[in-house]
Amino acid sequence: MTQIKDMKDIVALCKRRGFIFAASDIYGGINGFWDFGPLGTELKNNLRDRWWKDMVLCPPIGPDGTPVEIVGVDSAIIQNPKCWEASGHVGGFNDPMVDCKESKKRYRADHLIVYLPKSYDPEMDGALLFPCFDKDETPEDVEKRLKKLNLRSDISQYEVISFVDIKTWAYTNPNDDYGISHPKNYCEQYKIDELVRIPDSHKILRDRIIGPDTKTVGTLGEPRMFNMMFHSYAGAAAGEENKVYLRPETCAGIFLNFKNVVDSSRVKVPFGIAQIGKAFRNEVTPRNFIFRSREFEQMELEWFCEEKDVPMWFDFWVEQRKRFWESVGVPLNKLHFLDVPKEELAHYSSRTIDFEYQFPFSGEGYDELEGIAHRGNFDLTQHQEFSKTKLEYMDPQDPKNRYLPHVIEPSSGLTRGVLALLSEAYTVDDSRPSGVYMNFTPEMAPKKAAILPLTAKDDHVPLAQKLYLELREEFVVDLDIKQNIGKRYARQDEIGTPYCFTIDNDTINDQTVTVRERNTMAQERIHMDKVKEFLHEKMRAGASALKKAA
RNA sequence: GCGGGCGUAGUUCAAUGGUAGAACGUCAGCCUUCCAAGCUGAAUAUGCCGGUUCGAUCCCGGUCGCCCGCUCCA
Repeated sequence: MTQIKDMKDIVALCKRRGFIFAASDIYGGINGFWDFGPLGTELKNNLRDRWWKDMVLCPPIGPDGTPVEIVGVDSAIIQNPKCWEASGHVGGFNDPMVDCKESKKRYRADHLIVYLPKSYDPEMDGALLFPCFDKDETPEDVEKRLKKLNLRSDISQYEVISFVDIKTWAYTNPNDDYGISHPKNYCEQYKIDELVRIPDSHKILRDRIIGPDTKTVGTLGEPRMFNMMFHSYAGAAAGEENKVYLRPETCAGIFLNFKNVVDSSRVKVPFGIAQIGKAFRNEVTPRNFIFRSREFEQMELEWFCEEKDVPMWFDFWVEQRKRFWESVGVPLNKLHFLDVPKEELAHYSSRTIDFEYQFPFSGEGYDELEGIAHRGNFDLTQHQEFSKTKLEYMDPQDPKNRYLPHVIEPSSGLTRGVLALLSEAYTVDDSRPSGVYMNFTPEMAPKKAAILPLTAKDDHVPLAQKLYLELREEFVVDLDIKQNIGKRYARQDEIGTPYCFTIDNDTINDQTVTVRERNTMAQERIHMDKVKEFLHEKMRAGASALKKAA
């Protein structure tokens, strides 16, 4: 039977059962932000804790047969703003964009160039027009289009100016011999004395520009800055001098503490530093539930190693990360491993592999869940330069050998991981009363078990309470007394509780309870004293499957 | 941010220029010895702001949010 998983249904279930709510729901929500409810919080914590355990508490066995060395940090969300200049985010995340009313396209304003005729001849040029092109356009294509637009087709007769500089140019060079020639003519034509007197002179110029994909003038709007980074002001006075940024990724905090960790933690290359935390991006279009939100959580490892060992460690981490996702309930056959093509790699990366999952909204495609990148020693180099602090690592065997280690970065989205777990677990089953159940692994399930007295009368309730109090010391469990047993099973199915322990009359006589398994709905009886052990064994199943694969 | 579609209980849907109904869910009670049974009862909705109108959930504008496409992206 083909299961149709609809994102809408998953979102509805998440709200109905308390996994995830729209942030500020009672105020009508706020785009790009989500709140985790009681069950969502448990689920997220389970995934987070498991990652931390696999990375920091019980890191994997390395190629040499001994466990690799990884330590954790938890850095501030706000750091010295210079840090984001070093990382390239202040430059790279602030792109001026411009929209075209006609072609409905959006362009990077700094990628557009405007062609200005070096001299204006009313006979030849007619109305003064400034055709605009993408900077990567070939001269041949430019000339072709100029001809089509009935303009001079000889490129040498034009000056070229960046679209973003038009405002500056119009205001600052009004009397420039070269700069004024066009606007001056334009002004004469419209009986305007001086360009500088017109408050919106740049706008008038802009009104004569022909967008890259149109034939008409004035369809390009004002360029606007897209600040991908959220900012705030540290201190009471709000001014540029104390402007700070909310981190757009967690990894910077690791690099900033590289030296502190090396100096304080007796780690030796190769080693890793791990961090889990919130990051913030002012996404243009938050979409697809919690997949692209403006506040999200990342789990990142920076693995520091010698350059010569990069290929070995890269493969090692790809393998480890595959096992991780498999063991938390995302089968490898649901993942797509994309060796990012050279031309799409970040400038500092020589190799990146994206783990992509087919989310319900992905259609035939896949969307990124985790990325493993070789970042070279770009980050440490940058921070060393910008901070003027030596970050070189000293080889303990050879104190003369100082170097900036290379980095392999397995970076996964915790928020996206939760969405993958939800999507993967959501299982339509018309044969059962709930119509759907959440097939979480026992380890990831927000509730490990429910304790259900078969009836709310007689002696079932006290026995159930006793079992509940015992179990809750070690597991997240529910005690549910009210309503008929079928309703309660159904409710547990919908929240993905793998086991229900039911107390009935036999329990009073022989201290056995029925275990009802979520996926099969099969039942067996076990002794009350064995329940803890039973659950422990099931919880370990994920971890042992991981070991088996190793 | 642009274009298109949409906004009614917790969920899924009805209805109307004269103040809203259902199903399921939730809660309470009865019943009940294993899968949302049955019976009784209860609570809960026209996203928000403004305009037109005697009167707006319905028409108009704005705003917020959701979905699709563009763009962007962990």
